[in-house]
Amino acid sequence: MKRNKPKYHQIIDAAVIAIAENGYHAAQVSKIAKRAGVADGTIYLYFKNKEDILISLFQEKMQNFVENLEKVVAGKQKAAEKLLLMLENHFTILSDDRHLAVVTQLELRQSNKELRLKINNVLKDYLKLIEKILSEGVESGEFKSDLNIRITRQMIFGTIDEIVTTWVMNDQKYDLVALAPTVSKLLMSGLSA
Amino acid sequence: MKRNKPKYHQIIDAAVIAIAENGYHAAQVSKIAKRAGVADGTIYLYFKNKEDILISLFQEKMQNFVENLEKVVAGKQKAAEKLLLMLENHFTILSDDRHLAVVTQLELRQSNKELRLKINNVLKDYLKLIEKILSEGVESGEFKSDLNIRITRQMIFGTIDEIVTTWVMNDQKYDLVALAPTVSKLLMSGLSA
Amino acid sequence: MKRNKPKYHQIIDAAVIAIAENGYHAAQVSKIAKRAGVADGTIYLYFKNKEDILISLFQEKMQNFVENLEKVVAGKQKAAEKLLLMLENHFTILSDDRHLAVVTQLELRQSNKELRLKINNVLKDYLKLIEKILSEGVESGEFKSDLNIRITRQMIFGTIDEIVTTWVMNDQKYDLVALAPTVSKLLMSGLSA
Amino acid sequence: MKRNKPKYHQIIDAAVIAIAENGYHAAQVSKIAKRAGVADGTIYLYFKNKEDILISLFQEKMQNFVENLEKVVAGKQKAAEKLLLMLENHFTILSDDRHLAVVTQLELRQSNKELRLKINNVLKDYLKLIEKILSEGVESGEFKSDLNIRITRQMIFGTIDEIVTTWVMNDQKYDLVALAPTVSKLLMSGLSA
DNA sequence: AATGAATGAGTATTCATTCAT
DNA sequence: CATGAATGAATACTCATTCAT
Repeated sequence: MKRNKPKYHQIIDAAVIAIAENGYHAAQVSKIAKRAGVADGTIYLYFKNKEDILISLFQEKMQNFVENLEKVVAGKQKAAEKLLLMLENHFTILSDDRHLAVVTQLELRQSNKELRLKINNVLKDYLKLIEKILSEGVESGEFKSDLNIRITRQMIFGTIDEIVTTWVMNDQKYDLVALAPTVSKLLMSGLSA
Repeated sequence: MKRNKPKYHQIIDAAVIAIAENGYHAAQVSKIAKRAGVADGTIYLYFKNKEDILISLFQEKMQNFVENLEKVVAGKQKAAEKLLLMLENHFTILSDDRHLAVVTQLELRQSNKELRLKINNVLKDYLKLIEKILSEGVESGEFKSDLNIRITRQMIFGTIDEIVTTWVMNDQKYDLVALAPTVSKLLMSGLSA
Repeated sequence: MKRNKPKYHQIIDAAVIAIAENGYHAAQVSKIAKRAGVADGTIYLYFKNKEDILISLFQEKMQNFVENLEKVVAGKQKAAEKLLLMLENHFTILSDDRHLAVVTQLELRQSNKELRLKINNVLKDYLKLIEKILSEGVESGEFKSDLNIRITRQMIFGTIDEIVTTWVMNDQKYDLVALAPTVSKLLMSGLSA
Repeated sequence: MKRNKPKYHQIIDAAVIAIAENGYHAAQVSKIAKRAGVADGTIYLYFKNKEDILISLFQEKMQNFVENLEKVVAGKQKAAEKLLLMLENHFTILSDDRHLAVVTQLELRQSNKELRLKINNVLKDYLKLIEKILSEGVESGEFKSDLNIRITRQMIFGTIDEIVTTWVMNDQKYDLVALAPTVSKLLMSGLSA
């Protein structure tokens, strides 16, 4: 299995940094190889092509993301609490890895439609987790009984994504994690007075 | 003034269709010119370069968007009503122009950081309009008095954007406009039972 | 006759300045037209094409050059004196028109082989004048009786050209005309002690 | 070191022929590559860009030129003899490589001012060699004691250049090398009877 | 005579991928 | 396993010239 060998991760980590520093289009395979300390050709022993590096990168990072999240929310009873933890967790991970934040929020979106569909596929586990929290909240009576799960999930994910992107575009210069309670309350009770 | 001449709009309309059909990167200048019924060189009498076509395209469409919206909400008293109208309006415009929807939600995002900053600049008027509706709602007592305007605006815009993108990614196969009341209620009163 | 109308000369003078200031390749027809105060299309009422402007320019200036020279040397008896006057005259004309010097010594040489052949054709009268002075000098016994006229003419013209070009390349920062006696003596009596 | 690899010279030799046959502007990189038997992209492993091919070409050939010349004149005592050998050598090299003659006398001059400055820089060693011969001749008493070295060098180089260019423009149809003694005598003792 | 909007041919360079060693 | 030299497809933009007004 390729992904257990050290060079696999060397290359993925090199890709994150190369993309964050140079931008999506300027991150040539040769630059990634150089930064990973391998020859250009070696990349192709571990990845099918350049796109495969990017998908693998996203998969690898997102897997940690979701696994981590599942553990965190597992111990909690209330759906509202789970939601807050999810927000905090999401914001924390990206706050802690500035390169990764730039890559996921800005650079990877420059990829073509096809690649973005594959990336969305990787996101599915995360989206399912959101929907699971929502369903549980409805069942427990915490959330509205007529909640449109799909639309609500889109609201939550869209809100998170826009907030993180704005933060990255503003050079990550304020405390993202500190926003979690505000966002959570807003999602829970809406604008209405 | 270039933008009052018919060819200016011919080229922009051709660009929308060419990009929607071929994708951002495959939409060569020569294809756009052919579809617009002009010579390649003529493009450069109206636009500085290829990037300028895209920015102008976005500007042109977004201007209509915001102007239209301002008229629509002008006659309304309640902030909640304005919010709903805004959603309906946004969804309707993109529902009515399938090509434009693909271009704004998917293709234009493949542009580089620099171009995206310019596009964001064009978006500012729209974001200001959202913030204006929110401020008025707070003042009139309709919305929570401690509403974080900036974060709330990010929630609203993020929600709209994610819902439209999901709809486009699903080949626009369901009725987007019909979702407006659901989304509006959700934003107004949140998840909480 | 086109060349008696004012716009003909306006365009030629505009071309000299445009080429001197922008360089041969950056001197677009539209720039020349603008500087001449006429429309692009008007150029083509007076000149067949761009190349024709350049040839006409060279012809026009060179004609003055040779006519002037013929008058100057006409009054002189000695071939040596004629040679010196020719040098002084050549250097003076180019010293007095810095733009023309740049155009003839540097910019016009960037033209293709074909155009350069036509320019050489225009030069023929000048070269004939040199040969005439040489022949007269041989006949009068001033110059060596076995002088190879053709080669000597090449030496004289090559020497003048190289000296002027070096002066232009050095930003015309020394007194070119002052060199004439030195050059004349050198051509007359050679290196040999 | 790139210039020790065979492809470096393959490409330079291909460039000389391609330029001589097609002219400077029509000598596309792809044509040079094809003639050199390499892919277009390979050119860029050995040269920074097209201009770099031309400068390297000139450098490479001129280096041989000067080195060769230095050896030839080293064994000689008299400055006059060195001058004659220099002429013969210069004429012989260009007579022996018709393509190179066309390229250096006609095609390379069509390059822009910037490139020509770089080419002039390469020429400096040759010009220094001429000046060295002149200085030695003055010191030994062979040449005039008040010789203006700089102007004399310009005369010699201008003469050589004009004679070679005329020969190339006349399709190299007479014996260039045979002219060397005539030119040498002319430079040595001038026109004067 | 004069205009100037429109035309459209032409080319250097990059970089993901391969494959002989 | 690893290398890295070699490959070659793909595209925006300029500007001399035309011609309807």
